[in-house]
Amino acid sequence: MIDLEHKSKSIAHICVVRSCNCLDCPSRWAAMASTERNESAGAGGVRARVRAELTAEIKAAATRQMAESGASALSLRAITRELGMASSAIYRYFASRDELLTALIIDAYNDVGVTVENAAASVPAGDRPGRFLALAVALRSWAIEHPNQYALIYGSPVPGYVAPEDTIASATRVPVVLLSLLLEGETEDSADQEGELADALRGLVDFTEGTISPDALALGVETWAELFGLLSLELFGHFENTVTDPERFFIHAVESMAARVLGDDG
Amino acid sequence: MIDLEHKSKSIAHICVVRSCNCLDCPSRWAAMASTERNESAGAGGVRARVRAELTAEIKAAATRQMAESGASALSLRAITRELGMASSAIYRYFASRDELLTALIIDAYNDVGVTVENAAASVPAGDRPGRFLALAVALRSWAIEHPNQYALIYGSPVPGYVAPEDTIASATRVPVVLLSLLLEGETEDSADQEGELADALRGLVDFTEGTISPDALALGVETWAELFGLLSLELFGHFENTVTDPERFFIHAVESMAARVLGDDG
DNA sequence: TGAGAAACGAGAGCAGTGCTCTCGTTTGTC
DNA sequence: GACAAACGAGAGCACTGCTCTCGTTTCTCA
Repeated sequence: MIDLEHKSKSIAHICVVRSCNCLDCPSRWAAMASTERNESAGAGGVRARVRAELTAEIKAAATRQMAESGASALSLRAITRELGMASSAIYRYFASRDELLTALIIDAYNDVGVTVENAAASVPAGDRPGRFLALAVALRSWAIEHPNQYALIYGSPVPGYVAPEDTIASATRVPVVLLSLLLEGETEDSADQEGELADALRGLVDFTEGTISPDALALGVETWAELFGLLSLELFGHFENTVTDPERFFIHAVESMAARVLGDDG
Repeated sequence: MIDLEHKSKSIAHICVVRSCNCLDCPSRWAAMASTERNESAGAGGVRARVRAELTAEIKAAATRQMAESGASALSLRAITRELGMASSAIYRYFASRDELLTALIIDAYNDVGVTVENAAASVPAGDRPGRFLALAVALRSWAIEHPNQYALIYGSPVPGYVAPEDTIASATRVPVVLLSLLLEGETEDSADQEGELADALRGLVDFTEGTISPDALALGVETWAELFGLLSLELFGHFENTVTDPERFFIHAVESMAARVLGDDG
């Protein structure tokens, strides 16, 4: 597996692979390890280990249940039944249904994140359209294999639910891969940070520390939007009787996006 | 208000305005009047009238409640409380929660449908980029004013819920406006209906009776996807800390799409 | 006009949910 | 070994969608 190279100077903090060792990234990656979050109470004790195991079992049962019936049909009582414990016991591990859902959301973000990272890294760095295609196809495959998890993170948020800080680091993995790929070679020492477009994309402009032109960033966000628009329309049933072969059309659209954003050259 | 002209020959059955009187459209529009669906029992009787009124009141209360707490928090019992009736009485009007939801979905599709149709029709037919911009801005405004209704129809479908036939006619209104606008003047007497792309878009190719090239159709679907991708990313919170001014960026993206799909000319 | 049928509203009830509280037990720590 | 924290189990609360029954109202048709 070939790592995406780390352009610490040209694209600040946009590090695609976990092995990146620039200043800011380690903390970001560390924050993503949601699985290890519940193991903090008691270091190496027996109790801590069985707690971690049960926490994982609960999440596994929840994931299984969600894959069958969707996120909003997820029932804490059904999980406790499956695990043979009292219905009240689950609250020792997750304070509420929302907290379990948040853990599942983080896991889903990380799952699709590593999938996309690996797909991009499996194509030589020089072949940008190839990487883009691999990335997009991997994203779609993941979405189709995990429709309910896709809906959980990219569909309508459950009412009243506000994503906690914990999720944002994991949530950025896919767009970061996408942007870092699309913007390779598009960087400047000091891009124009003024203007309407730069204002509209202020968050992104600051994130990239002004090394990328607002126009290039805008193209990247547009691509991001079309990618998820295609997937959402397909997965949520809006291609019925219209786009008869979504896979073939998806590849066509991805190639068209690649030509538009990356240019026609390899 | 200026009607979009009806190109019965060039774009078969893609009629943008309700006043269209081609062969196939009247039945389509008729099927969209979900409001009148429950009035069929008893023509002009008193009972039928109060039934229609109560049905409308239930839907109004449901819409109000959904606007506050989202679709999955919608409670039949809360509606009956608000209306001062027994909890069981609501089942005389809607056989299940899903049936109420379906009615709300149809209404939402029609609501956004007329909004977009009117916006497109408010710009002279010759100004295609202007129409596209008006259409897109109206679509976004509607989405922002009705976020929960947007999520209801374009977000993740509720688990186990399958859209009944009733919804598809209403659901096609927005894409039909979009496609008919994008494809004006792009028609041919007999476009190539073969090839991979035509196969992938078989449903659309058949719908347009082969008068539009698969390439043009693909561009239209891509635009559709980017439009809804932009809105979904924004409304579902994925632009947080990234696209700081979503409205401004949306307009930029729409103009970029218009230039790409409609060409740079007016 | 009056009888029968259909539609209706209200209430009780069932099975399910998220969540809380209490109580006795187990485990870890000083 | 004492004490506290963590834990599992159970009962219980308020809520949900939905069903069934029963008495009343309304419509229809002879």
